[in-house]
Amino acid sequence: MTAVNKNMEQKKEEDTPVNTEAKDDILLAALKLFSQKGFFNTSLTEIAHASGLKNTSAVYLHFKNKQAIASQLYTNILDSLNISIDDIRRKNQKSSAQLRGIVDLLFQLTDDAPDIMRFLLVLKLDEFIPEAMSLQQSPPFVKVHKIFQSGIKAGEIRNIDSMLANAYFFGVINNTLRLVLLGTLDKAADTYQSQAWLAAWNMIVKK
Amino acid sequence: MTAVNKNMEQKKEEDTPVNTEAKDDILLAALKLFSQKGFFNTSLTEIAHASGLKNTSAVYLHFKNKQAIASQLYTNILDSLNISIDDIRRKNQKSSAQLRGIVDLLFQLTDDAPDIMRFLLVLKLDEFIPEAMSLQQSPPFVKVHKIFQSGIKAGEIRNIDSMLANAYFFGVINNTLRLVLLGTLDKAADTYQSQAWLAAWNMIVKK
DNA sequence: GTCTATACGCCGATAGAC
DNA sequence: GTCTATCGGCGTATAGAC
Repeated sequence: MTAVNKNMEQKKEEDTPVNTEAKDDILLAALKLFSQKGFFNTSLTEIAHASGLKNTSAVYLHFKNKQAIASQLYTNILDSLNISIDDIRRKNQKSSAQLRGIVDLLFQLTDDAPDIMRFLLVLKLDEFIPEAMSLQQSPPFVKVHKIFQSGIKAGEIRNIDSMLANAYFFGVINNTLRLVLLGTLDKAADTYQSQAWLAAWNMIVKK
Repeated sequence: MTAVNKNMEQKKEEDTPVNTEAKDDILLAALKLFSQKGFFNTSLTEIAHASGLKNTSAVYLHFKNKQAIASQLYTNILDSLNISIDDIRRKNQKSSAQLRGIVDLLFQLTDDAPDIMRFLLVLKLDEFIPEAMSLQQSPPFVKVHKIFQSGIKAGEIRNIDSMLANAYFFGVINNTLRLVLLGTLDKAADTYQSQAWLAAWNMIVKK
C-alpha cells in the first residue's frame, strides 16, 4: 500500500531486534527527505542518520549510490501504482468508473502517503533520475491513457484527442492535489475529491 | 517582453563592442541552463562559459552567488508578468476577457520564450530559492486570484471557492503548457490554445 | 552488516595581477 | 571588468577493522 518497500508482507523471522530490513528503512527515510527538501538538498549523511545509521558507509551495502536510491523508490512506486490500476480496471468496465477509481486512489494516497504523491507530483524526477522513462511513458500511465482512448471509442468521452482529454482531466486532478500537498489548499485532499472529480469529468464527458 | 533583463530598451552607448551588459548575458545564459538542466545540475563554470566568460570570477562582480542569479531571474520574470497582467486588466472589464488575455499571454510565452515558462512551470523553485515567496503569493498571482473573485461576485463564474476555480482553470491551462514544454504534446502551444481555453473556461463559467 | 577513518573531486567562492 | 591561480569545504564514495 505504501508502495515503497517492494515486499509488503510482514517479516517472517526476526533475525535481529531492529534493522531486519535496513534497506526499507533507507528507502523510507530517503522518500521522506527527498519529498520534503528535494534530492539535491538531501545528503547521504542525512539519509543514513534518518535510517538509524551512523554513517553513509552502510548505505552502500544496499545501494550503488545516491541516485540508485531514488531510482529504486521510483520503480517501486510505479510498480505499486501499476498493480493498483490493473486492479481498478479489472473491477470496473466503464471508463468513467475506471477513472473514478484512479481518482479515488490518488486522493487517498495524498492523505495517507503524501510523501509518495509529492515524489510523483512535485519533484522534478528527470533532474536526478536521468535514465528514468518519463512518467508519461511508464506502464501505469500508458494504461491510464488507454482508458481515455477506450472512453472515446465507446462514446463515453467527447471525441477529442485522447492526449488532450488526459491532459485536461489530470490537469484538474493533479493541480488540486498539488495545492493540497503544498498547503495552499489547507484541508485534507478528501475534502476536495468529489468536486474535483465532477469538474474534471464533466469537462471531457460526452453530453 | 523576454522579461529577463530588467531594462528592455536598447543600449544608448556602445562602450565596448561586446559585453556591454554582461549582467544580462549571465542572466540569459543562466535562464537557459537552469530551465534545461535544472539549478543543481548547472555549475557556475557552465554559466560563465555560456556568457562568454572564461571563468566564474567575473560572475561574482555582478551577483553575490549562484542563488542570487536565480533570485534575480525570478523577480524579473514576476515583475514582467505583473506588468503584463496590469495591462490586461486595464484593457478588459469582464473576468472572462481578463482570463482570456492571460491565457493568450501564457501560450504566447510558451512558444516565444519557452525557457521562461519552463522556469515558472516545471522547475521546483523553492528548492533553490528558499526565500522566494511561493508563486501563489506573488503579486501577479494574487491579481489573478482577484479576477476569479470578481468573476464569481459578478455572477460570471460559478459560485464555488475562488481558490478551486483558480486551481481547476489553471490546472488545465498549465498542464497543457507543461506537456508542450516537455514535448509530450508535439505541436506549438498555439495549436492547443483555443481548445484548452474552452475546456478550462467552460469548467468554471456560470451557465 | 555496521562501524571508524579517510580519500578524492567538484564546485562555489576569493585574492590579486593586469 | 576580466583574467590566472588557488583555497576551502562539503558530499560522495571507499578501505578495512570489528
